[in-house]
Amino acid sequence: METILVVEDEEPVRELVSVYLRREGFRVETAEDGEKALAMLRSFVPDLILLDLMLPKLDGWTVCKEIRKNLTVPIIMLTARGEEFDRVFGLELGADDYITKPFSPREMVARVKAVLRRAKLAGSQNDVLCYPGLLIDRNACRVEAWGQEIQLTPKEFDLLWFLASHPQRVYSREQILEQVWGYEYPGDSRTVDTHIKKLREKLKNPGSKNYIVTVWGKGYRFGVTE
Amino acid sequence: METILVVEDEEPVRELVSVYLRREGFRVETAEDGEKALAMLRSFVPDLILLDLMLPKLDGWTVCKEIRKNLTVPIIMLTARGEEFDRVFGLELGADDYITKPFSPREMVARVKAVLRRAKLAGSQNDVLCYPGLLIDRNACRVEAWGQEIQLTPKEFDLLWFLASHPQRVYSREQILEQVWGYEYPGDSRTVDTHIKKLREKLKNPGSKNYIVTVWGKGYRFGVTE
DNA sequence: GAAATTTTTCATATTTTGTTCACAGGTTGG
DNA sequence: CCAACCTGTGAACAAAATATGAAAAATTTC
Repeated sequence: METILVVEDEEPVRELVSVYLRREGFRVETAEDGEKALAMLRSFVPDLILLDLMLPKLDGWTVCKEIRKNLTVPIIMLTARGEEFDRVFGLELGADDYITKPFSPREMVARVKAVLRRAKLAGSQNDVLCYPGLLIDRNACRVEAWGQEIQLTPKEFDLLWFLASHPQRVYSREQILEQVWGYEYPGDSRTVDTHIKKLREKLKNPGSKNYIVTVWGKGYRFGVTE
Repeated sequence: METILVVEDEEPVRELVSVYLRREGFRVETAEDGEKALAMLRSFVPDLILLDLMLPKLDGWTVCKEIRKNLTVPIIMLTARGEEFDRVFGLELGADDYITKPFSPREMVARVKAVLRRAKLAGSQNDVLCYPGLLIDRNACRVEAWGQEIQLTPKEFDLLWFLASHPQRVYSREQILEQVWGYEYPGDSRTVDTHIKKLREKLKNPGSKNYIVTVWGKGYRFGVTE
């Protein structure tokens, strides 16, 4: 399910937008100001961001710029009719579309879907995940770590792909088995450990943090933690 | 299929309500007084409760309060026209809606559906909780306090999530054990104290009130107090 | 079908968590 | 102001989860 982050300070607007998006089957998270939005983005990445231009503390421009430093997630700007919105400037900052308030909920939903469709199209072309020092190519089944191509076995590759394509999120061994091995895998869930170990060995680089992090009592997570 | 528990002492009304609800595809269970209802709730949890205000043995108020100690299941109150129903008081007790007798079956069904829809919407809850200076992400199993990521153990995380997702509400140690540890945990309830202590240590911030508040003789509560 | 590779299992060592308990320190109500 | 009753704290101990290494089983390759 796709998740949309709504950044909007006015509670009624936030509610309205959330209700309509949820009705369309999206998962919705909300933040009432820019600081909270940026904080939230440190721990999860939505599929799209609806960003109000006029926000307390940090305005929409700044938030947008900040987001673009790290993420390529699609952003739709919300602007009040009076506010001047320089489309070119907006696009320069990396916004993908904008909606003028007051807007009809149906229009809003339509635009969200359009942007998502566009993003998915662009995204599906490259089955390549790219992280600092790590390149995973699904088409070629190749992995390059710290400039060196490394050889992974099929299971190792599938596991790495699964984790790396859902960064930051924690998965239990059972969930990993289900997703990577297939439904209702009967075997021992400690098998995952072994594969994780081998992956870590192969991805290891002196002086760099490990990409695959153990979350004690919960499972594993892919992501840079510092 | 959704199950509805009807708590009503008058047999004809019980029948009427049941028939109409079943016709709409609900599974219906009935209880003719408050004690029986509470007993039933110990072994199963319906998706909604229709609760008559006027009941033998335990009146509806008491039953409602009792239910709310443990469950967040939606409750619709049934009141006779003459009975004074203080809407505010009812909602304080945690009722989600009320219907005045005599009611049309169609109205009753409509209200049941409306409340269920609302509940489902609310149930697709955020996986990220956000309070001033505190961010809790359930997917990533991460907590950020005052801009710094903090490391929590599994139990600490589960406990914090439970408390933070029911802010302001007081839970006894027993209730916490039941909710966070699992039903009928056999051990010492003072274990909770230890975990609370560790949480407070980790969440502590000079100059800020503690999020986890002790309610003397009752238990603990999550909330900003000032 | 044998060799090589990959995957799984399992026992052990290691690390991290969870629980208990005793005592100190507060709070309440008579 | 005292007795009874809660809660906070720290440390010892128990329990649980993970890392590891090696060997067995399964699969693929030649």
